[in-house]
Order: sequence, then structure tokens, then C-alpha cells
Amino acid sequence: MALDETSRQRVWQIVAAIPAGKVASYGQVAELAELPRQARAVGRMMSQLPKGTKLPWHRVINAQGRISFPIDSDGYNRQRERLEAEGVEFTGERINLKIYRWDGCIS
DNA sequence: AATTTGACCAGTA
DNA sequence: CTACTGGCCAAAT
Repeated sequence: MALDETSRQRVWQIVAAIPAGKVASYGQVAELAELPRQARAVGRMMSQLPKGTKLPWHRVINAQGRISFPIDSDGYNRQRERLEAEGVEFTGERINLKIYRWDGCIS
């Protein structure tokens, strides 16, 4: 069974709830959306988002604290710029998850 | 139709 | 730090 409509809506809702200046991993989003071990499905959804989406897709990164695009690629630069504009700092290629990881609490 | 790829991840060595 | 394993599964080859 793959992702039904309600599952996708939950994913979108989770991503939309990530506050500016914080990040969440694909796996974390999947888990919060009650889709354990479906990290890839979340990544797939991000890749399929419409161009002008209002979803803060840039706040979703991989579990290593890195952007899941090849360094210096178009997508990498776009995502990194948005994150830094929100105050997320990089140490080299990495984000310190101890500081910037979203705790996952929904207000 | 079969195989590989991909905005992934955690465990182990 | 790298390398490999198994989980995951739709989409692209």
C-alpha cells in the first residue's frame, strides 16, 4: 500500500507546522505523519511539490543534518539560502541538529 | 517486464 | 570518517 490522500495531507500538515529557523528530517516528518520508515515517500513528495508552493519544504533536510541535493546544485543553493535567511547556521555543509532540530510539538 | 534510481534512514563493522 | 545491509516503494530506464 502506498500513500493515500489522507496520509499525504498529514505530511503536508506536518511540514507546514515546522517553525521558521528550525528543521526536520524526512524520517522525522514521516514518523510524525504516522508513516514510520517512509522517509523516502516524504522525499518523493517534496520532489513533486508545485513550483510556487507555500509549504516550507526547505525546512526538511536529511537525518545527517545535510541538504539532500548535490553541493552547489541549483536546489542546494536555493534551499541553503532560504534556511540561512531564517537564521539557520551551517558548519561547513552541516546544520547542527542539536540546535536547529524541530522538537515536533504541535501547538 | 526487469532493473535501477532516488530531495531517505538506522544499524553494524 | 567510510562501507555495506536491509528496510522502503513509486518512478524512471
